[in-house]
Amino acid sequence: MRLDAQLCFAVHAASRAFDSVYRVTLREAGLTYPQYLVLLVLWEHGELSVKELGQRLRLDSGTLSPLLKRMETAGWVERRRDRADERSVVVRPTEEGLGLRERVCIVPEHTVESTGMSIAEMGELRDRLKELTDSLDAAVVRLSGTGARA
Amino acid sequence: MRLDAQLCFAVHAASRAFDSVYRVTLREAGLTYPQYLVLLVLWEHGELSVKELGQRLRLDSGTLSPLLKRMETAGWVERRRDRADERSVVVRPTEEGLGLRERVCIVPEHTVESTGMSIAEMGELRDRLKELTDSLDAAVVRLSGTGARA
DNA sequence: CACGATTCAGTTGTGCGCAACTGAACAGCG
DNA sequence: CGCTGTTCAGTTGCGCACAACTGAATCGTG
Repeated sequence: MRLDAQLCFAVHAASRAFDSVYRVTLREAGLTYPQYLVLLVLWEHGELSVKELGQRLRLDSGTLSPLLKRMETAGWVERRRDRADERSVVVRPTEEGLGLRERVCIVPEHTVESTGMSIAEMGELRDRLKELTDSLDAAVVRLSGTGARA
Repeated sequence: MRLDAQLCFAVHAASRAFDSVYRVTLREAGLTYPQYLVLLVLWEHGELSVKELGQRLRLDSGTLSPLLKRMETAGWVERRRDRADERSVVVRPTEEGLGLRERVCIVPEHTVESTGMSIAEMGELRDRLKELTDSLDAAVVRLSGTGARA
């Protein structure tokens, strides 16, 4: 198999392997990995609009709307229209959502152990993947941008 | 955000960025990326059981069964029970499935360009990700294996 | 041979992710 | 002010991915 396919496959496999680890460690809290990501961002920023969440997590409203709906049903976040701009919806963690922070505080160390990597290696790999992602994103714009020229 | 979350997020983002590139390049052929992976393996091996496909692609029957069903409907693969072992189902590409190989032959070079990486860098990154995946897989066995001890 | 355990593919249910679209709110410009 | 185009979140439809399960075929052991 060609190298590009191997690399892409390796990225996918690693992604799903990470999912499996988080599935196990987050199972007790009832969280999925994307929901955990949303909480990580909200714990850090307090409250964000759906758009800002999407920019940080690289997700669009088609993914976030139902995801946030489930999290609101579970009682972890609240949503309300921004009175300054009624198009926008502001998401913030509830007391229960803030409380989850304590329940899942052991998750990071489990994950670090699971990687079998040093902190330096993890940082380096993260940076390489960021560069790769940026290159791929730029390529998508080039490839589909030219084709979709109306 | 903690480093492990950053690394995991970077892997996920790269995975989805790759998806986007393949979505564009495979669009004309009507293939999705997982379907393309199945064909890559079948082009190389001629025919494989669902189990063997799953082992190579790291997918279970819950994912492969409907995926192969769609590919059979599209006329790219055939499925038949193995007469030597009626539990097993053998999958092989049809003439049309073999013909797709020519239609998507430009996909790899598009993808290589899109990564913005040298061949050596791609190989190195692939190897690092394989190690990471192996470590994570082992961790899942440890974490859930001990918990599920009946 | 018989019978319990295992190995298969397939089904069901849930959640993520994206394309394409809808409808409401807003911004800019004449 | 009114109209047009844009920016939002949300919905629909589809495909991938996995857990948990079903049912049929096979294997192993007595």
